[in-house]
Amino acid sequence: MAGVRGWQEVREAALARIRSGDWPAGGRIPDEADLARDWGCARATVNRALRELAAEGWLERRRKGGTRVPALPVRRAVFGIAIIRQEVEARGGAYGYRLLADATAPLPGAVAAALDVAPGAPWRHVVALHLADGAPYCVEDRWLDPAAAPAAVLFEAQSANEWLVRTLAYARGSFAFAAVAADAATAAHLACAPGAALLALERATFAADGRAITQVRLLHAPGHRVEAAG
Amino acid sequence: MAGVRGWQEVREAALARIRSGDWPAGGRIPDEADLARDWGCARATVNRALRELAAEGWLERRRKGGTRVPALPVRRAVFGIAIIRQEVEARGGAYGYRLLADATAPLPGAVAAALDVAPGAPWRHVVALHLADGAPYCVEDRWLDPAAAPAAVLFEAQSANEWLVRTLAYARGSFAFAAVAADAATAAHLACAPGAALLALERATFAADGRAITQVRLLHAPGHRVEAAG
DNA sequence: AAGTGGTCTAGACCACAAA
DNA sequence: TTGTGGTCTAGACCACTTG
Repeated sequence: MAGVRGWQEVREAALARIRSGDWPAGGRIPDEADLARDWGCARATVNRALRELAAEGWLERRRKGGTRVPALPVRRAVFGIAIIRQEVEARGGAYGYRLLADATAPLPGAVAAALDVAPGAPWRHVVALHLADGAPYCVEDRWLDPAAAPAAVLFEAQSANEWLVRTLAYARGSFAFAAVAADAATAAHLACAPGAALLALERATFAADGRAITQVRLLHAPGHRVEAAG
Repeated sequence: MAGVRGWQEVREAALARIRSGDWPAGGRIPDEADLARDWGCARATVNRALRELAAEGWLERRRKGGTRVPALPVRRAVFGIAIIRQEVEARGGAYGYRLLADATAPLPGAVAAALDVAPGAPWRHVVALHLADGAPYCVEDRWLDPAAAPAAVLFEAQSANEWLVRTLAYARGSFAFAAVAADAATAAHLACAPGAALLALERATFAADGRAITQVRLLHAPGHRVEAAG
């Protein structure tokens, strides 16, 4: 059982035992020290491999409780969230951008609730269109705390998406996917039929002190898919 | 600059430097050996912390090239993909299940292309409805290689979703999100209007030898959201 | 050619949770 | 109480890639 050379090989060996049923679902596997002896490597190497498998959902680990193969594994899928320009260029398209609206307006109740802010507060509402090879790619519908984005910052040439990532890139946030029907204005911008099914990516961003900075809904053109490594 | 106690504290210290601009975007940061000396810990501890930050998208690392703060970070969002029953129960609902159709039919071209299988091959087509508290939760529209799922396996009481996860849980796969309009049959099952925007989660699963096993499209009831930790 | 991250090792101590 | 994973250390060698 020796001959295992690195943590990635240990990972593969462990995964093979899970898949083969050698380590049955719901059961406990040997502890790290035993596996290290069997595989002829250091315990730290086994630890690294099993830690990775646990992070991927293949194993569950507990101090004193040992390591188990979950009866019903919860796999994890990872999505990369980039700037829209990067996304378009990564798909091989030429990026374009057009500002559609930029005004101060009362914060809608639904957005306020998600951000835990008083509804009706005057926030900055920015709507913009992102294009790939001249065709509509997605509509960015954003609400911004005016305290975080002074009116002097214009989004004519640079999108709010990009300005925010550059300026306060490193903040907490949440993501969600949903499907929404295109309203008349959005349909016009995306050159699709009103009521068309659009993939929406919603994102809320908070400052270190917990106060909301911005909420954005990206409405993608019909047919758009977001893929993940499984 | 000493007094850092573990890799998580090193991680926080490094993140603080990124956020404060002390390590500017696009720039290179000191190498592991220097940081270990500054923070008074072992190089392996610094390595662990920076490796985690790189996995989250905060840093980019290259041998010989050093570690850099990306100019435009690509953040990563992680979604947990569980069994539908678990998903419903996790939301606090009572789970229900109903098989709608189970027949052999020629594999549609679009599915065949995604799976790299000959179109028109006779595959098993299973359609089922999952319910939460008696209300439609999602429609499962699945194509199965008959070699992987013998006709003797019935999906009357147990969903194909659950059977597959239990039986060949540990296979490679891919995920994608999309938005689709409800067709007449789906609308009837989900008790929504035809044409309603539905969030679709598509998943393809492959055996270890690379052959396709199954493709499934989960069409969720209108308003459904899938959230991720950002 | 040489610098930097990637990883392994052997030993140690700690923290948590199960028995 | 005690077993198991979580982590740290110091040193070492390797692999990639840049200059």
